[in-house]
Amino acid sequence: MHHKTNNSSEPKKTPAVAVDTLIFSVIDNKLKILLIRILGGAYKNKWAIPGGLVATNESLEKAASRILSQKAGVDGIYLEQLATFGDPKRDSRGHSVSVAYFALVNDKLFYPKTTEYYADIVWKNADALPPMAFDHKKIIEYGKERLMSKLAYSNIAYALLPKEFTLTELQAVYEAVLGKTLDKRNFRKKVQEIELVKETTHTRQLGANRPAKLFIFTQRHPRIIDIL
Amino acid sequence: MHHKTNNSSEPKKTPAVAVDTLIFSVIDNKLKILLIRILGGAYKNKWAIPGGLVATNESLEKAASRILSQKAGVDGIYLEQLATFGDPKRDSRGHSVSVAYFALVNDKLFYPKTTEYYADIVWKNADALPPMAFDHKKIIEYGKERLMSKLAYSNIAYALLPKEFTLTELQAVYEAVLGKTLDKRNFRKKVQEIELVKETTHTRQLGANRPAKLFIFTQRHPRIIDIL
DNA sequence: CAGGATTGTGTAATTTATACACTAAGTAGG
DNA sequence: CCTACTTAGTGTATAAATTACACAATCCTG
Repeated sequence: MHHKTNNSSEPKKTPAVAVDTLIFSVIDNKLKILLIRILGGAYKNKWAIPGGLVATNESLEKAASRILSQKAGVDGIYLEQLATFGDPKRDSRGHSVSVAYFALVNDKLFYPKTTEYYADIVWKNADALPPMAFDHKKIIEYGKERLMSKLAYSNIAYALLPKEFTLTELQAVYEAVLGKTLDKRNFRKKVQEIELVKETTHTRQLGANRPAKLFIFTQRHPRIIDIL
Repeated sequence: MHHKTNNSSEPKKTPAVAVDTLIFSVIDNKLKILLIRILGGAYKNKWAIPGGLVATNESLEKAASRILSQKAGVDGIYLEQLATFGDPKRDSRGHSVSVAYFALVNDKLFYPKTTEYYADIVWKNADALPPMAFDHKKIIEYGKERLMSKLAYSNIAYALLPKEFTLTELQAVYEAVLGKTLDKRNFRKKVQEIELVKETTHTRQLGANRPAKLFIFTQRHPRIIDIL
């Protein structure tokens, strides 16, 4: 970036900068995405992921956090940059470049609220999305792929689960994201062998059956490993 | 992105949008990066990677291609988006968001030229870079990691090599990028087993020794595979 | 105390990855 | 012409990782 270097032919006007946030959760063993319905303007009542413009002198991460907090009532989640989308026609109202972020949350620890900014805010199944405004379908498809591959070589699944969980729940998260079933014994062997998780002394019993041991992640910070 | 929806508290002014392009090549068995020296302004004579502002109604890829063509005399190379950098302090002259692209080229097929835009344009060793302007050091570090991991699970090495090449040359590219030596027999076994390359009927002889068979990539388009 | 439901566990077979050293083909120089 | 030099080219044995697969343990309920 060497604009303002007084060289000829630098554009004077550049596109607007926005951020959009793609929030995943696994609920009832299904991969879900948090969608909002737009209140007014050209895209009134269309579905989209939460987003908004970046202010000058505001970092992209800060803008994403601010927008989630202001518009979706969501605070303190870990955001990771996904990619940037800049097709001039992506927004019919004028050229904007959107930096997409993605986040993983556990829906039990997370309370999105409908605000004055949106007509609605709801979890939708990732494999049965309504028609989306802007290029948000593209952003979501790209994000789903990223999530699938990151699950396979990192420990980010921790962000989708509560502190303590059963191995059955962990496996269900993997299966929901990857869209395929996994072998129970091999899965359990692996996650313990690589020290992705470790067992606690606690157990949980839900039905009329053997209680399950509860596990925790050995690290709850992003980390590169090899899982599947 | 739902600005201009007449909601309160949308910023009126957003940062400028720039693109920067990180161009890699392997020359003399060393990983190199194409750097420019800035002509004038606050960063006069500092080293940087080529870049410039994006015009409204211009896509990010088009902006990157245009800038490379105008400023570095380089046309028709494959660009892939790397990441976007938006720290308000990354450019002391004002807040700009830079979408970084990265490209791989074979230096024999590629002719960067010093233009009126830059004081200089040269290949520098990736592991011995001069002090860089802006946050370009960060962009380069990030790009090097991306390159290393992509080499291991995709066929992008094709972009670093000419159409026909020897397996010794291919291995040298892998070794330069990964910064470690590889076993000759295992490497050759692998690249043929997974059909990354196939042999031609041609050979090449450089010194007073046995001529080498020439190989080509089975596909010269980006493709996901597992190599190392 | 029998039946139902979910948790939890081990081993053998296959595939993949690694370590490792010599022969083949050509040129150059005596 | 034949020896020495240089780079190309090849196979096998071992170790490690992945896959496939079935039944016993624990708890509650009726």
